[in-house]
Amino acid sequence: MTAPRSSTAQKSGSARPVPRSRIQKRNRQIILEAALEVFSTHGFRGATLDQIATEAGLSKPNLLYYFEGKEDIHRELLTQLLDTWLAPLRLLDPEGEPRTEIMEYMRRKLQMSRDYPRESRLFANEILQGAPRIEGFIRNDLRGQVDDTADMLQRWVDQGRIAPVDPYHLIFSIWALTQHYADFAAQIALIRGAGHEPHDGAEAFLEHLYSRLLAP
Amino acid sequence: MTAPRSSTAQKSGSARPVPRSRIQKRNRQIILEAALEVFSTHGFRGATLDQIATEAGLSKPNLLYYFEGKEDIHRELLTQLLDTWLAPLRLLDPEGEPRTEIMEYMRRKLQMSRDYPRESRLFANEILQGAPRIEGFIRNDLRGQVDDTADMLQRWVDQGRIAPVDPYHLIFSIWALTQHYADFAAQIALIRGAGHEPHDGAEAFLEHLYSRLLAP
DNA sequence: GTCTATACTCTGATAGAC
DNA sequence: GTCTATCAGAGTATAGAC
Repeated sequence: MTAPRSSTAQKSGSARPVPRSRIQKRNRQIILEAALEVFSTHGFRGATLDQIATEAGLSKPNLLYYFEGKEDIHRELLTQLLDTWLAPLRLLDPEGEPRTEIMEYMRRKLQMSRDYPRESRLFANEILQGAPRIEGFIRNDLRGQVDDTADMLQRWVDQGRIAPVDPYHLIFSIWALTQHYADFAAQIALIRGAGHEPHDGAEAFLEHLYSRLLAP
Repeated sequence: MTAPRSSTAQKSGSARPVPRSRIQKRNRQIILEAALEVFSTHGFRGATLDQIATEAGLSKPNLLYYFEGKEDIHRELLTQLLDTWLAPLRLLDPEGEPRTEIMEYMRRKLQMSRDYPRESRLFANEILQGAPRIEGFIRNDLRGQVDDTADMLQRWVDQGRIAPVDPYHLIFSIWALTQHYADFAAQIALIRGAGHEPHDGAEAFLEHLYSRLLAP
């Protein structure tokens, strides 16, 4: 209730006008859901508005009534994603028990890759292309968080509370191992066959791996 | 010198006619090199013939003098790549010392991701998109190799020569960890800054990780 | 708010001169 | 073998009726 809703000045300034009605919010959400499906599998250029419109059950011009263009839809998806992306890193508690904290971070990342595989692939697509649209985020937001986390991990190493490991590579390894099950799910499914989900057994394996690695 | 070069029957049969002259081979190679650069960063749809032509220093129609079309260039790149992709797996020796064999497989994969990062990203792009063009290869060639390797690893586990681990996840973990340094190089570079190469320290870390994991 | 029709740009591919 | 010119189709975006 901080901003007056009846104001006619919604277009002033450089910020995007906020959607107002309930139906607008709902349709934007439907479009974003469809766009996530399409962008995450085909990449930005590979995706077409036709595909997104069909997936959303709307007409192409109707999409462009809710968003300024293809780029706008994509940017909105990425923005939402990056918020979520930093969250697990922030949950690491410097006061907690080191191995428990790292293990829970790993589990949260694995769960994200299981519950939100499309978001993971959307992110992977961006990085593969050289991170043109999220370079700023990585350099300014992610990097700082990673540096802080690495410092914390190094302190734990120095205190002898976990085995000596390079903290950056430890973080990268968690990203690589957890995201792999989402990003390369197609390959895993083809190799393991129809009987398995890509993530089957992953948690047990990763727990085993990291408890072996981190035991002082 | 096994095939007569003067034959006029080069177009017979369903196989692609083999390029003959030295300059043809050379130009095809130049085009493939340029195409690898472009396809690996932008994906199949994101890449344009214009980009590839510029990168190769040739005109667009000249590209299409050497290849039948965009798909043809891409297919040729993938075919070459997949050959290389299976090689390290085949080098695993069932008669060798288990931990040495696995460690060397990991090192070979890491070296491939360092020496051929574009090939790794080309492959990653295909898998991210659901492996539409290499489904057959994965199902028919890669899967069999992986099953055989997993059997071998399981025997080593049963004999107590390596610690008990799920052999499929062990293989996946090596893929994930080694390819990550090529596929996510842009992210790693932005986080670690200009002073580091993405692969710096990776080998030491992975050796440490796998010797801890596999010690019986 | 939603649709049909359409404008305009980009891109893969071809024709044909040299 | 290589180039300029150009076509045909796909794809983003807009106009305007309803």
